[in-house]
Amino acid sequence: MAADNINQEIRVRIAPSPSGHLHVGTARTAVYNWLFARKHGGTFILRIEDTDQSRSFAEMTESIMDSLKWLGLDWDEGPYFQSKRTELYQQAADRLLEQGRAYYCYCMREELEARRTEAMAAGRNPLYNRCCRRLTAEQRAAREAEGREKVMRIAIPENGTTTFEDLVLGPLTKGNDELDDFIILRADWNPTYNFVCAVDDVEMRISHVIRGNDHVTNTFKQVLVYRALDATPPYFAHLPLILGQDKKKISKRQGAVAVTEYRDQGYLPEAFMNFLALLGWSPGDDREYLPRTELIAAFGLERVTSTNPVFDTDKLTWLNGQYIRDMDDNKLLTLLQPILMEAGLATRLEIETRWHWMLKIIHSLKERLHFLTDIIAMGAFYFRGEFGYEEQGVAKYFRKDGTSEILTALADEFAKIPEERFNQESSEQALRALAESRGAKVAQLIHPLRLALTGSTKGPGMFEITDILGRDNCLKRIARSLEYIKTLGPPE
RNA sequence: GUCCCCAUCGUCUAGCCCGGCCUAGGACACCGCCCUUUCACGGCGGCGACACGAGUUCGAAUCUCGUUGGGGACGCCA
Repeated sequence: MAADNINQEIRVRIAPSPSGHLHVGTARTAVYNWLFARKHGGTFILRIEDTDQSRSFAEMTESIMDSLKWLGLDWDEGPYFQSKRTELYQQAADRLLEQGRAYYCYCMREELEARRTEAMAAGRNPLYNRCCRRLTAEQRAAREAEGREKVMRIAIPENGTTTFEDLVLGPLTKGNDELDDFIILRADWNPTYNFVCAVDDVEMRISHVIRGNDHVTNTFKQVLVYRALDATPPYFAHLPLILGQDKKKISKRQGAVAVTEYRDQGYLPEAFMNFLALLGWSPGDDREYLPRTELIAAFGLERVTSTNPVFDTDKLTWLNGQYIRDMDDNKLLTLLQPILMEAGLATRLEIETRWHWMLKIIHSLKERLHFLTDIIAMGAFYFRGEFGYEEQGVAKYFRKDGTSEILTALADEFAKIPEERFNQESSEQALRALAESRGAKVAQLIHPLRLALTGSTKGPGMFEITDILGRDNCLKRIARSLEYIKTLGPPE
């Protein structure tokens, strides 16, 4: 099978419906479409599927576009709004009606619903019985005279089969007796999804329809619309569905499902995109970390998997850490700035005027961050001296005999260093010299010092901390810890 | 219920189309060791899978059938 057909102009689209924020499943679909377009120099189109007025919200369109932009999925055409193209659909529907390829249906909703339920209960496929397709002109006139509500249905061939070639699943066929005359125009004369989707794909000259697996049954219906329209169907590629931890189609129940939520959790768009790309596709070699350009170069529909992947946050988090570590310090700080400001750790002015100092902080924490937001918990001590001391650390280091003496001696040594000469090297030298003179291991000084300076037993290298804090802050914090130690009972 | 799709470590996957190179490879997670002032990073190692049953074949993760399991679709939603 011709997988990536590049003998024609490549035009793909992402067609979200603005009923909610951008869903991770839709985002994944968008990533695949975008990669495919970029790989082949094609066109990536954004089309908003808002034919259902009651479920479409303008603010969701905004949110969806924000999320796409955040992911770096820039579109070349659109957004097109289906709600603004109703004329096109109605013209197409009228044409089908004239050609006898569509007809009016006067069946009532309740009636249809009842038949459907009954059929399913009886173990039959709940298809429309086509009663209105066989209406005589008189019967039709009678119903019109009654003023009955009507919809328009497509008249599909009653015999034969409908087939399409799927680039992921292979050729798929379905007997037309398993399909029915579905509604194309609602009672309010708004067109339905399967109809507009096909009409638009024809009109927009879409070459490849890349979308979720949950659309395979729709595809048969849409192929029928293409035929009715005398149009050639595009290539289809149905992606496996992303499953939640419970192995069900991922939904709100199992946690975050909107791209915005992941953004707010501190995930990087590059990492998120990389992760999404790997959900149902692999480059064929051992690479897992594939930045945008590598993704584009490696991408191909022929390597799309057919098994449904589970959305595994652990791997996403790992990837996020990789991207954070590889990021330029300045860029990282730029991204961290709003987070620091919002957490109240630093003001814009402080960050901008002490940029170099901030860079040191970022650098010291960089390889420890999994999320951008980790900076808050991990870096707070750099900005604030009024922290509590970690309980286990207190037990282990502060309640030990001689700790006060050690810290006092250390403070004395630090105090001897002029503030402007106090840095990583000089502070380390001072501590090491003190340790040696006391016949102690440096670790014996470092552990209590770390606790005194940061409140924690873990964190960046000791002398990165002393350097960043500066002499006076170190002295203040040591003094504060000594006060604290006094309040502790005698060591046991 | 009916129809469709899928089936390799806990998870993402390579291998499958063109059977032998597979004592099934990589990654995440987990565990251990190393590095080391802690944590993290990094390095090394460990744990861990071809759903089951038939068949075809000298030989099957790879081909066929069945079973089981999972997923999806059956709307005047998209």
